[in-house]
Amino acid sequence: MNLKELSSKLGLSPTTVSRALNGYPEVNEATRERVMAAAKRHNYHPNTRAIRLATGRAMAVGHVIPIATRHEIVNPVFADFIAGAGETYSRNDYDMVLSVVPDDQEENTYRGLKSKGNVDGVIVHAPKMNDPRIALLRDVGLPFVVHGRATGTALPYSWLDVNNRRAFQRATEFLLDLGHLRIGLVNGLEFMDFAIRRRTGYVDALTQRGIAIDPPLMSSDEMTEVAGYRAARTMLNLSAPPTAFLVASMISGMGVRRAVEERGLAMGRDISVIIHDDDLSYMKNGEDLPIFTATRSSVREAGRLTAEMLLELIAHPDIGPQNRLLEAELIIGQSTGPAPRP
Amino acid sequence: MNLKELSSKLGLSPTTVSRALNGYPEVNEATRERVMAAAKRHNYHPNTRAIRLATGRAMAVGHVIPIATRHEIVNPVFADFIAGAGETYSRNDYDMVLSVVPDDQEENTYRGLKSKGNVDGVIVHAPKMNDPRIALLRDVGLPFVVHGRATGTALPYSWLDVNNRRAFQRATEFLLDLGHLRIGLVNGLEFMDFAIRRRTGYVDALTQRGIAIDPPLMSSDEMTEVAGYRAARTMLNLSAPPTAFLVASMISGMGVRRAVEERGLAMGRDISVIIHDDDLSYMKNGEDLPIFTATRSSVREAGRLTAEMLLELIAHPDIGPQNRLLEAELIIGQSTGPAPRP
DNA sequence: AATCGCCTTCAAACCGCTTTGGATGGCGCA
DNA sequence: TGCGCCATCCAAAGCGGTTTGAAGGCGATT
Repeated sequence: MNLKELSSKLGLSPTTVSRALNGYPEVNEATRERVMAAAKRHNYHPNTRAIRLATGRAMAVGHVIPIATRHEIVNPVFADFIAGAGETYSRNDYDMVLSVVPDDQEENTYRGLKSKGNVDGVIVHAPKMNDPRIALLRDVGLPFVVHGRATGTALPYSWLDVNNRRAFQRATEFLLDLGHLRIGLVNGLEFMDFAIRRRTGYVDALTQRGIAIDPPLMSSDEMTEVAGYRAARTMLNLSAPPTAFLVASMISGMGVRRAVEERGLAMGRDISVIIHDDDLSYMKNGEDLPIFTATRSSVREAGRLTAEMLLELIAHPDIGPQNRLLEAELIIGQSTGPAPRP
Repeated sequence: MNLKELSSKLGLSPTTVSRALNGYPEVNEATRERVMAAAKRHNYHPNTRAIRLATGRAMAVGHVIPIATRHEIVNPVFADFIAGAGETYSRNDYDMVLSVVPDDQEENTYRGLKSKGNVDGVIVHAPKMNDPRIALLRDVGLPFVVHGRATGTALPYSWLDVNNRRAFQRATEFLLDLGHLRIGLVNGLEFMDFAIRRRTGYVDALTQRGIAIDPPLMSSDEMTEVAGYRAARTMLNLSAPPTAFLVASMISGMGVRRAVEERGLAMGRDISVIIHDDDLSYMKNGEDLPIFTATRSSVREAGRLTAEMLLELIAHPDIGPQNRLLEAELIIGQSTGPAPRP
């Protein structure tokens, strides 16, 4: 059942039927109702492909997922972010199209998405320092919103981010207030923007309290269980081991816990641990009482909001760059306590 | 730059240019090369929306992700599966469109996808027992492949699955061979098809060795860290606690480990644990030597293969249902050992 | 009665490609 | 020389909608 069939069945022109269904004013209300009823009765759904060609809009948003050719980590945060963004798209009748491409193909992919007209805009994931994608997308002329920010980028652009610096600064202060003086940082890869900011927060807090930065207490690696374990184990083996850890993610945190317990230490008593909790649905930080003390910010909510921002940008291309900074909350769990007396 | 412009620039008809670019035989090789060169020079990319309308194909595959209105768990396995499937789509110039919808909208979503022509086929995730989606999709006439199977479905349909029953049967036998007689099953939700099959494998192995099934040693819940912890703790509190656990996932396994260590027991010595390892990129089971003994099967590879199967089905609608059963391998890690003598 | 203007409706162009059904011209062959 | 065939190219008709420009009908105005 297509428009032509439906309109001839109704004894109307396709023009009128189309207008009736799309809520245009220049159609008699009685006619509109007749059309609506017939559309429902015949289960008429306009063909998306035709709409897209006719309107010149793709009614779709792209997410490009680069697969690193070296270490093929699929960001675990990704699923929840996508779920959040997807909710927004569904509500607004947009499609979400995912492109999984080798990372050396990312630029081509963006250009292709634009020139082939597959999408009306894109969301940029996991920005790095001086991320080239921002200039690229600006150049290409594809509306975009960055989930995160890219330190070093001069051009204005739209982004939504968590205040990572502040979150880790507060967390560090919290540990300092508990009397911890040697705090190990188990960070993500520090070419990632969020990791840079978290480190800055950590360093700032220590510096403000006049505590010297000790490089062996700062590690940076993939946010996996194994990497977290390894980093924590290495630090615990130092002659002056840390009494607390500040950890980049829930998953890294499980690795840290493994290292701590393997050593016969008790988390929350011998060693304090604070993680950043993305509030992943499959990786809840405990139930009523959190396992880990954590800086928490829902990445799913971030997905919803980022997508909304992008749709706004697509609808009003002239509003200019939008920005939004979310604050993480500090959740007190069982993994922190006063520094043990030496 | 569109086809008309390009063709007039070349002094050729759109027909010929289109044919030249699409490799049709009725065009002079010299002409073809001239066209190809011009297309590259002017950076011509045919408009996807137009191609789709003209050919009647969407060149896209749908993945419907139902968001349970009650417990909003985003399947953690999902990201890797998607990454795998996405690789296949990219290679074949297909788009992957994700629909995140409330689970009571799933049926409507499939019908809409078909009638609006957004996709050429779909992949069905997380099949349940007697899954209604199979009959629905057959009825709707949308090509589909199920990742997993649906016990209780009489109709033939295409699927790709891991031999879950066999994997858990072997794992159970492995534990029995180590002398474990009381083995706790920390299963996923048992309305999920894979969980049913795993349980069957577990039960079969015990039964064949003449060991009675003890219901308190079988649990079924969401595959989260917390649920795993809770299940293991409950079983360890039994008057006759298990000496080994068979666990549905890496994440549940971390919870089990927490419960084990909280009790002052050592994994691999006091308690043996076998998990199922989906080989998630962000959740590797250790590095050279695995943390957990595991039944392993890459869900990412499953994504690749399932997508290939679907594209095959779309290209040749008449080949009929395709099936493929993958075997999981048993990986020996540090988490298993002989049953402690009573 | 003629004109104006509004409310409805419609025919046709258009979006940018594919594909059908010719046309054209050169060449081999009788 | 004439004919048929093949290689090559093209005009035009879709695909299924949206949108522009125009027109018919009718009450109100003059």
